[in-house]
Amino acid sequence: MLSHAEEDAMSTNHYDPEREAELKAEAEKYIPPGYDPDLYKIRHSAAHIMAQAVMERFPGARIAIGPPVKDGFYYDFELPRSPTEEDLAWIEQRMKEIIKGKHRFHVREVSVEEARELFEDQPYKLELIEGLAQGQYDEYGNKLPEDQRPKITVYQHDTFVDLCRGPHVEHTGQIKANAIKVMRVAGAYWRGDEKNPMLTRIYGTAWRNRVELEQYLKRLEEAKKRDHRRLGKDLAIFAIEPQMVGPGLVLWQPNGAVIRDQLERFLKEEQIRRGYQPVYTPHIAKVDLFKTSGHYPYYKDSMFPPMVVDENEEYLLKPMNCPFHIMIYKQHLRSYRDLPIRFAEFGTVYRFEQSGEVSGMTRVRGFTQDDAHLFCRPDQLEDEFKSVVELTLKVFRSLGLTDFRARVGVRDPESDKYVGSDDVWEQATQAILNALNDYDFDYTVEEGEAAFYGPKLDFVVNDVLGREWQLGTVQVDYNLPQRFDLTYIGDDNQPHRPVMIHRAPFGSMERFVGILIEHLNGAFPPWLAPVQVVLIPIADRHVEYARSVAARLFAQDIRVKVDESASRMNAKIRAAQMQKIPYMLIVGDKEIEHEAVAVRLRSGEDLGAMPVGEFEAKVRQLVAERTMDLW
RNA sequence: GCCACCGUAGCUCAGUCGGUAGAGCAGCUCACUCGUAAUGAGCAGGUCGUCGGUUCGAGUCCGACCGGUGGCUCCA
Repeated sequence: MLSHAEEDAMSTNHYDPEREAELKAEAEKYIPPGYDPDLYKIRHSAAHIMAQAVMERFPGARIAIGPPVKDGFYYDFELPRSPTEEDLAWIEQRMKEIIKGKHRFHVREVSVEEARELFEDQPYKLELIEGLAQGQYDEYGNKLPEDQRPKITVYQHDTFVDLCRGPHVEHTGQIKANAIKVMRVAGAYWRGDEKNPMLTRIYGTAWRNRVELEQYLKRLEEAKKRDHRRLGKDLAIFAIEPQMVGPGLVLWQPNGAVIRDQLERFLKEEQIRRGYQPVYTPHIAKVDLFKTSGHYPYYKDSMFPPMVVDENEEYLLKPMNCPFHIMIYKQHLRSYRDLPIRFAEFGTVYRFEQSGEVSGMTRVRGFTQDDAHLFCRPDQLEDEFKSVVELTLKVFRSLGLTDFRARVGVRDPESDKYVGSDDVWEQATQAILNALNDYDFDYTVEEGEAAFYGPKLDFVVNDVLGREWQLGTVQVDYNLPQRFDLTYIGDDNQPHRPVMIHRAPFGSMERFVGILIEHLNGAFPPWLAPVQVVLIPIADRHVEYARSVAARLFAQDIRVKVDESASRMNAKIRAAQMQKIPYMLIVGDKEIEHEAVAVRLRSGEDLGAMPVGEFEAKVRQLVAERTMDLW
């Protein structure tokens, strides 16, 4: 093993500790806001160490990039073959050895020429160097602002030299060998473009110490238990039969149907109050409808193939509801006095998602949007938009989903997949941004996240595995009214073009319920719980009384069951707990005597005996209020 | 669609060297009649994802396909 002095000497021909300190200090600015600086450096350095180990295991491997990510890091390689479990174990072991060598990380600035020379066998690095040389891209291939010309720096530890902007730990010994783990391999396209070759991405994780690593692994285990696919099965909420029914096609079991129905009722009430009119439309329509809307040419690939009735008659499963609602709008001549018109429908749509993408309830091929389309005059747009945002916020908050992210999706200027003129897009985007000024939640503006007909405001929530899902969405659309030639007659007796808002507070019932399952860990509030109350008779002689109490509650629209199984009381309680039923009513001799029930909450709290009427009134009240509270 | 891994009872999983499939839970039956998270005994339950190949013989080895999981790309 080399001494530090020897490494220092070897690392560069002109080792300059002062310059190095400067560069390292400068590199600190690359730590993203909100990312723990220590962990960032540990993970970034661990990525280099892993790359060294991989190069030793696969001599001649090509290296791409290796940044820290949430909870860990990865490095992308082009390898002669796919790594096996043994390879990964070897790499992890070797990483631990390198760490124990306490090799120092050295940095120096190099010229473009020297960088090209250093990485002459590394085509991906050369590509990055060219980007740096032109001053347009940083070493991760991200575009840089005009005024920012990057330095080219290389970091070295032990035998491994990498084009890298840093920052890193001082020496490998600052990483704990028992706090790192090689996690898994995945494919990833070079620079995220599917036209490029697919590289092998190796994910790893690194923490400050062993305890933190263990806590992280524990957290992953816990997350799996909360996974809506797991809970959806355990709690009989939904099912998917890929072989018989099809991938991404959801079967709502009775429990799931209760949850969905309650959510739908909630939203319908809110919508009626806000002047929405329910409509119903078919699941299929002629191709012509989607040609007019613009779906057909742009999104043909993500629709199920057409049903051909005969040569001139083809039908498509609808991927969206809007064209149908537009056709309803067109049934009459509309006056400016009629607007806004708001058509609402829980409309089921079908989209042929890529096979690698369907997942549980969150990414499916058939789903029901809580859709509505608002047709309004331009002067009404802002108020309508805000009213929709407020409805969405109300829906989220009343379900405890406060941890959302707001995203304004605008066009990707380099893509041609959008319909409509530039100024119309600009107009729509401004309308959204203006309206948002009045709210206190933060939002980000992201290119390429728009709908094909207009920009949108999305409410994005994480699942238990940290993946983001778009739930509620509000979209401003000047394009479809034009394509369908929608008009209303203004006070000047002339036809005018209405503006449309597409909106879905839940997004889709499938995805929303999937995410809700995870957020609530399957423990639904009383108003949503598939079974609200279970009667637990202590012995067989108490069954009859339990039934009579159940009948009384049932008559008050409370969803109630009697556990008449031959199990002991403790087993019945356990079963009810595992089904996350909010209320367990234990009835024995004492309760029968006093027309009472002994109330146990899902939380484990024992409220003792109370008159049936008292319990009934309390539950009815909690359900009517649609509160998250158990008692 | 691409890369990797995976597919055995309703669920979670075991199955050695290729010799003809097993446990726990759930279910059913019986006994027990119990006071706040698992009573006991018995019974039943499988075309080992599908198709093909190798072999005297395949859950096990090989191939194709279908599907799932994690990523990537995509996402109206």
